[in-house]
This record gives sequence, structure tokens and C-alpha cells, in this order.
Amino acid sequence: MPEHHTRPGSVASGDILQTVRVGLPSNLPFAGPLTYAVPEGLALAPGDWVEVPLGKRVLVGVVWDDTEGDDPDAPVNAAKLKSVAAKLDAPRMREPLRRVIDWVAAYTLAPHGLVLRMAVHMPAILQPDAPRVAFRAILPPLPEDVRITAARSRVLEAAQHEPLSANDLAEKAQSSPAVVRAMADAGLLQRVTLEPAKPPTPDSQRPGPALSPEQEAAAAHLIAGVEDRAFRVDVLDGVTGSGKTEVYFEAIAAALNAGGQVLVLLPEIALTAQWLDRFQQRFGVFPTAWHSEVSPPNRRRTWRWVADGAARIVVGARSALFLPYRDLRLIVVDEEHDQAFKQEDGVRYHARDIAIVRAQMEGVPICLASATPSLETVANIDRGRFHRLSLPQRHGGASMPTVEICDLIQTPPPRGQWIAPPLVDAVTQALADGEQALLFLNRRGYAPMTLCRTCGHRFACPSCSAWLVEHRYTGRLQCHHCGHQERVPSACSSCNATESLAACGPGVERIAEEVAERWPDARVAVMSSDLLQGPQAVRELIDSIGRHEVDLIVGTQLIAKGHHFPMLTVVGVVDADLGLAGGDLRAAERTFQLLTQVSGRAGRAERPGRVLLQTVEPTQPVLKALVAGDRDAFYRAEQAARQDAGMPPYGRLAAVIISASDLGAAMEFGQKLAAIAPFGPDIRVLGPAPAPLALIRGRHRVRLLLHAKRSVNVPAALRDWLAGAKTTGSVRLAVDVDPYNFL
DNA sequence: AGCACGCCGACT
DNA sequence: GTCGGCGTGCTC
Repeated sequence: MPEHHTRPGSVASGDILQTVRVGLPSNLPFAGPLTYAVPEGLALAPGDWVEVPLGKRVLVGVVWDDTEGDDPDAPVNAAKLKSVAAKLDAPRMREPLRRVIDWVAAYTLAPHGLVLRMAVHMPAILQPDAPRVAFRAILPPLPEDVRITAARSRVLEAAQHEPLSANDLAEKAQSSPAVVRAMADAGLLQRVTLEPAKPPTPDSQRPGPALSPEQEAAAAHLIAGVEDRAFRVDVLDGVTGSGKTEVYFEAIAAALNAGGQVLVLLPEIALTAQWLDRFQQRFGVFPTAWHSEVSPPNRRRTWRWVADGAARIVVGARSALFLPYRDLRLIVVDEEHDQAFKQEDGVRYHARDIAIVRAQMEGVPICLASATPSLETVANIDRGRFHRLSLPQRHGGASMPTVEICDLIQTPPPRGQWIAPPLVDAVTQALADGEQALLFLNRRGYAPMTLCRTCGHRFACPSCSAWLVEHRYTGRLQCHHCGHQERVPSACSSCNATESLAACGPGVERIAEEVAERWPDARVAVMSSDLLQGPQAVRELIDSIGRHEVDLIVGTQLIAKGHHFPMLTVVGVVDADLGLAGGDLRAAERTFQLLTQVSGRAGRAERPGRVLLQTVEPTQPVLKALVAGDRDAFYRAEQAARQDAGMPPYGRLAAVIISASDLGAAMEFGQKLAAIAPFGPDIRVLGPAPAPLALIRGRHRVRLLLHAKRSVNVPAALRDWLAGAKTTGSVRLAVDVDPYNFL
């Protein structure tokens, strides 16, 4: 057992610091690191891992810096400082990551320790280099006094070749790890210690695919950035199919060739099996992945691989931003506009923005890729802070789909149905031609609301202010906000009337039902997170669509992510108005992005595609821009609207959400905050008002909205303001700087 | 967040 | 007379 602790006295005195500030990765209510004395003889440098006492506990922390900062939480009596208890043997946390953590804590107003915790993987720090034990068959003869059961002989057979871990061997021999270990104890297998596992090494020397002149130029620009080793932001802007991935792969190859590490940030990593395949085709191995579904042992290993530089390329979701890269040379944020990058609970940060901060702190270039850049990114291009690289052409010569409006007022569907005649005709034609069609509706379940026709009762969640969504496959009513579910009742729970419940509005399941009635011979697949268990199932369905084993796909936004279906020629958007209503700041932008993405699914090969948008408001600027194929028109209209209203990215917003078990208490505290709110020509606070989803998980929520000019330092204003009122009792306060979700 | 201290109800 | 409820308060 190696010694990982250095107790005071065991290190020769070197550059001893009098005091150090130590960051503690724990949900402590301090604004910053805590100050500790350094015992005689313990040499500490910023970034070192230490154990420190806190109250009765001993916590692991990171030496933050050796300066006496103006710490608002500084101890009253400096003479009573506690001492660092021990130094731990783990790779130092480098300065750029510490500065990113400081930045995030300051910007989001999250407790410092909560942010630090995202960058810390305790098991990886505390138990490094677990030796790998493997098993191998012994050379004959076998010991005679040992029984060889059927399972044992299978294991022996499987262990003839390379040494395998107990788990791998058991799986190969269809036995259990316990059998393997018992056999080793009985002398039938030999234990061997393997070299520590190594991450896959991408082959960056492989030649890439032939690039178009535009791709070539963009790639050269990105490669030059990697070679400069300086911070800058490049926006790779090109329609679906223009070959953005191939372009940034060239920059990745350059960074790998230079011996550095690369981070690729993707939204919802689990859904991008296709991306992993493309990486594998280009670089020969799968990249090291970091996301919520990676198993704990793998996470620990990966954390250490990243820290010691062995993991050369990490592809991950938001949290991969906080890994301890040793020699980062490039960050790529793909699907830069995707709102999944915005973390909505805990530390509320936007991964794209933090990725930019990290690149800045590390002094490396960052590449944002999107077919529909966010308005924030476009504004930064206009301000000259980001550089745009345009890939205007569809790579491979396939033509863009035509986009048509299907006016639900002019040509409505029959009562109780949702697919209007023009879309019916288009789908029928595609099926007759042996092609595929997709019906897109971004609404899970069968019906978004259930109503009693006798008494008008509407089924709502008991602990949220939301309707219960009927899921017919499971026979349940579900709340999509808290997970509450109940059986679909046979009688109205309010008036007891039977046969009186009506499903209001469509979800994907209901569209699937309509499709099955109308096209009984078509092979239909429903793609929704409720019906597909995990990324494997999603992948299998996508593969099966690709092999044309499915004619008609009904799906939620799961289907919208970059998949390639050459036989798909008709895309029907069942409700193109969904997302445009509701006073949400980014509703238009989101709808535009989603519909552009869905449109990109149609006719990517030699067949032209048709997209039909069902709407009751054909004059909506977003829809008109889509029909005209005029991306710039959409951006111009949306930019003008935001500018007039002083909304982001031309103004700033922050939400202060107060929650309490009692509505009165939440409202009262909200009024108290409103009374001391900052007010002036550049800043004002709206509210308190009940939050749009006022009740979630039994807690009442009230919201204040701070709206400021772009010149205002919003986090500082929030800190000054919120310092004036302390929460009591069940009242809790959450701050969301740059909120995305207004629900 | 933890883990204290601290002041009021049902048990050996 | 104690065990234990969770309400305030502190931790460098």
C-alpha cells in the first residue's frame, strides 16, 4: 500500500507559506476558500491537495493561493487559524482550472465549494492506480484433487489465451466473477498483475478525407490557431451537411500532433453514437468519453488519465469542462446553440460560455460549431470578438429541401386528427415511391391534458402547477416536471362520471395512432425518450431507420440531432407553432433552430427533400424565414426585436427564484427583496411574480427578474442587492444569471 | 452541507 | 429522571 499522505515533519522545509487559502469541494456557504496555517516543515504550493479540519470534520481540499486576499469570510481572529492536517499525493490542480472555478463562482453567485466540487473526483484523488488483477489458466497438469464443474471448464477454456479480469473472464465463460476467484484460490487459475490500463491513443497522422476548398480554408485557419497557442474564438458556421465536423477534425489532428489534449463538448453525449463512429473512422479509436452514464470505475480512471495527460481527446457533456487537463490545446463546442448546454439546477452555468472562459484561462483557441448559431454568438461576431468561418455549401452537392407552409386554418385536418390533407398527400406520395417520411412533434406522451366532459375537471399534478400528460403505452398520467404518475382512472376523480374523459391535444403517441390508422401497411417507429430505454436503444432504432426497415418515423426532438437518413424525403412538422407562444425570450430562436435541424434531415442524399410546417399562424417571421430559406432574414428580424426590447444579447437578465413550502412566505420574502432592489436608468427589477411553473415538487416559487443594460456588472449588482436580505425558515433563494428557461 | 447546542414530549 | 424531536448557528 503506497503512502499517499505526507504528515507534517516528513518533508524538508522549503518555501514554507505562512498561511494558505484552501478551496473545499463541498456545499459550504462560503463565498471563497478558507484560510489555514501551514505547519512547520510542510511545503505547499497552489494546486496541492490537502486535508484540513473544518469543525469536527476533516475535508479534502485544494490549496488555492498563498495570498492574503480580501476575503469577506476571513476569520475574525487570525491567531486561532487551524492548520493544514496533511498533504495528499495527487496531481496538482493547475492555475487555469482554479481561475475558471473562481470565475464561475463569481459570475453565477454559486458557493465556491459547489463549483469546485464539479472539478473534483474524490475516489480518483484518494485512491490512485488501483492495480489490475487478471487471471490466466495454469499450465497443465491441473491439480488432481479439484473438481472441474461445467462452469469451471468453460472458464478454463476462456482463460487459455490472454489474461482477463474476473469480470471479463466470467462474461466470456458465462460464469460469475466469484467462480473465477474461487478457481484462482484452488490453484486452477494464475493471478497476474496487468499494466495499468491506458486510454485509446488516436492516430492523428492518418490522412483525413478530401475537403472542399471552403472546408480547406476553414481548416487551415483553425490549424493556424492551434499552432499559435493563443486564445481566440472561431465560429464554424455552416448548414447541416456542410462538413463542419471534418473541418474541426483537422484542427483536432493538429492539436494531437503537437502533443496536446483536446476537449470536444457536445450536448447530450449519450445520443451521439454517430459522432463517436465518425471520430473512430477518422482517428482509428473511440475518444475518451465523459458523461453521466460512464461507470464510477471508468470515471475515476478517466479523471486520472486526463490529469496525467494520457487521455489525449475527451468528448463529453457539460461537466467535461471541469476536468483537470494537463496540456489542453484546443476546445471544440459542437452544436454551440443547443440549450442543453445551459445547466438549470445547482450551479446554473452555460457550458459554451464557460468553455470560452476556460480557453481564455488556458490560452488556447476554441471553435464553436453550429448550423444555427445562437444570437449571443452572432452578436459577438458582430462586435468583432469572435471570428466567423462560413461553410455555405452543402457538401456533396445534395440540394436543400423545400420548405412549405401547411395552413391549418385553410386546410384543417378532420376533427380529432392532427395531420392535415397536404401533409397526408405528401407522406402518401413518399411511401408510394418507397421513400421514408418523418412526422415531428416535440411533445411526449399521448395527450398533454385530460379533461372530464361532464364536469370540466382537468387532471393536474398534485404538487406542481402542470397538467398530467397521458401516456397510453404505460396507461398512466404523468407529470413531466416532478415525475409524479398515477393510473389513468376509469371514472372522473371529481364527479365520478364514467366514459367522460377526453384526451386534449396530441403527443407523439397519438400521432403514431393516427398514422397507424391512416397508413396501416407502413412500418412505423416512434422515437421518444419514454419508449426508448437508453442510448443503445436509440442507436439501434437509428441504425434500423438507416437500413430502411422503417417507412414512417414519428418522433420528438430526439430525432432532430445530426443523423443522416438518405431515403428520408418528407418531413412534417405537426405543430410548428409549438414553442413560439408563451412569452419566452428565446422561443423564436429555439423554434428556428429546431425546425432548421429537422429540415436538415430531409433529402440529404441525391433525393430532394420536402418539409411541411403545419401552422395556424403562417405569417410568423420565423416560419416565413424558413420557407424563404432565408436564414439572414430570421437573424435580422430577431436581432432587431431583441435590440428594441434591450433583451440579451443586447441587454442582460438575471432571475432570482424564491421558493418556500408556503406561498405566503415566498411572496413576503420576494416583496422584501423588491423593496431594496436596485433601481436606475440602467437597471430595474420586475416582480415578485409567481414563477411560470409556480409549484414544483410541493414548493411554491416566486420570481424576480433583473433587467439591465449591457454595461452593468450584473453579478456584482446581485451580490450587493441580495446581501441586504437573509433567508429564514423554509425560504430558499436561487439565482440564475442569463436565464434560458423561463419555466 | 454537517454537526453542534438547545429546549420541550413519551419511555426505561 | 433520560432519549430524542428538529429549530438556530457556526465552521478558516
